[in-house]
Order: sequence, then C-alpha cells, then structure tokens
Amino acid sequence: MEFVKDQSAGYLANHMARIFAHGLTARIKPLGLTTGTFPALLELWDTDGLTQKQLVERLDIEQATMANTLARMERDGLVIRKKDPNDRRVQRVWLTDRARNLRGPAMAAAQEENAARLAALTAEEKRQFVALMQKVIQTRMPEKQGNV
Amino acid sequence: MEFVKDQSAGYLANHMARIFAHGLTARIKPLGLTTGTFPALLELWDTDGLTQKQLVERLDIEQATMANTLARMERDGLVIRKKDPNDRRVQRVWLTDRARNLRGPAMAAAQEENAARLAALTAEEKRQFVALMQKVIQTRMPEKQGNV
DNA sequence: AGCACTTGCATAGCTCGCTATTCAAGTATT
DNA sequence: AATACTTGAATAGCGAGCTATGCAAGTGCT
Repeated sequence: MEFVKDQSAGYLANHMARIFAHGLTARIKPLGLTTGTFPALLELWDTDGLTQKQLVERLDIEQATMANTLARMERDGLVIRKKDPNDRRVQRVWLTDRARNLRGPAMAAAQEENAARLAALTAEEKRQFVALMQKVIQTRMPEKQGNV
Repeated sequence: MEFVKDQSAGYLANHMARIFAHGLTARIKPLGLTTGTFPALLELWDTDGLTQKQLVERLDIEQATMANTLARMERDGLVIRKKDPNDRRVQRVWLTDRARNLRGPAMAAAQEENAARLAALTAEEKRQFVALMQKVIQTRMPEKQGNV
C-alpha cells in the first residue's frame, strides 16, 4: 500500500487525540465536567472575567465553538456571562464558586491522564514528545513562536 | 497546582489533531471527501467488501460511529452496503467507481498535508515523532482502581 | 445627525466522535 | 420446536468542532 495509516502523522494524531479525550472524559465525568470546557476553565482559573473574544484568541478555537461551549458551561453552572457595561457587545465570563472549587481535582485528573498515556515513555522521550508537538503546532502558528 | 496547557500532552494532542484535520479537510474538499471517511476508505481501497464489523476492528472506532460514517458515505455515493447472503445480519461495504478513482488524489492530499505539517522537523525528528505517537497509542494501561 | 463600516456574539446547520439502546437475524439449549 | 442467548447493525441523543450567516452595539466619516 502506498499509504500506511499507522505511519501517517495526521492519522496517528487523530487516533492519539481520541485516546486522550476518552481517558480524560472518564476521569472528569465524576466532577461533572466534559473535555470541551477544559481549555476555557484553564484560562479562567488563571484570569477570571475574560471576554469571549479573549478566550478565543488564547485557545485557537473558533468563535462559534466558544460561544456554544460557554452556553453549555452556563447551563451547567460553571460560569455566568455578563455584558460589559462599557461595551455592551462584550460578554465577560465569570466562574461560579462551583467551577473555582473544581480547579484542583480537574488539574489532577488531567495530569493523571497525561501520566497514564505517557507511561511507556522515558523522561527524555516525554520531553521530546511534547517539544515535537509544540513544534508541529507552531509550524502553522508562527505568530506564537517563543510564546509557549 | 501548576498546569501549563502548552506543556500538557493531551492538550497538545487535541490541538495538533485539530490542525491536521483542518488542513486535510481543505485539501480533500475539492474531491468531495471529508476526513471521517478517510480511515474507512483506506481499508476498503486495500480490501473491498469488508463487513462493518471488520472496519470497526481495524480502525479503533466505535460501531455506532462507523454505522453513521458509512451512511454518509453511501449517501454521497462512495460506497454501497449489501447484506451478506450467508448471514443477513452482516452488511458488506463495497466501493463505488467514484471512490476507487479517488484513491490516488486522496492519498496524495494526505501525504501533502503530513509533509506540510511536519515541514519544520528534520528527517530524524519525523521518524521519532511517528514512533512516539505509535508508542503512546499502543500503551493501554489496565484500568486502575482508586489510585491512578 | 446620518450613513456606512467594524466588531463581538449568537444561531443554523453540518461532520464526527461517543454512550446507550433497540432490533433483527443466528445460535444454542431444552 | 420454543425459548433464551448472542451478534451485527441501526437509531437516539449528546458533546465538540467547523463554516456561514445574522444582528446589535460601537466607531468613523461627511
């Protein structure tokens, strides 16, 4: 065969991402979280009250995807959205107490999943692996170089 | 608790997979293909007439996902599904002429996308990268009880 | 002031992945 | 032969991602 799927970087990336997502889904389900909320939560745990626009910029996610994700998060009591009084187009996103309290357990779950998936790699391989993924990502996003 | 998303393997895997998917989507759109059909097509180009069950086993995709993907492929004139006369539960999947003719261009598109995304890596890094992803995928830790 | 342009977000509608459930066809047990 | 179990696929319903489009609030030009 001219194309071996298990040697194709794109195929492997997709497969691997599904495996990570599957594992993380299971680990954070007891917390009442889903994987799609994770990136937004990470940003908000660091800086509460970001605008939707700011979240989109920080996460390389489309605006429409973020709008939908935030709607689910609001529905599930993780955030509330308030119009910025200075510019009423802007929605600022604020964590609820519940979301703030999930920071520790959620980060622990993510780290456990990472550790489990990389368990077969040596410390040096883990370092290389992360560096290579960063490099591949930055190939499309040269504007972010040095910022990672 | 320190968690830097751009050093998290799972986060990077997700991000990278979205980048690959985005690129491949654009490259195969002119062919009338979408990314989800690609794995099934690769198997069928190699062995036409597989059953749905066999496709599921070969691709690490859930049965329901494959059923939906094949339904879209049939709708789009890529395959036809025929009941196996020896076991009428079984659906065998057969490529159409159109799908057979797409093999060359589709594989070329995938290889071009892979090459573009890995352009910043040396030959040795590419080899390592693929090997590391294979290793991560093949790691299947037994479910831990209580302590991960 | 009035008009066009820009910006931030929401909505519609799609793919693709998942879990859970249902259904029909085969197999096995009695 | 009738019943129960097993197996292959389909369906329902959701999350998460995308593109395209709509709309209201702000900005700028005249």
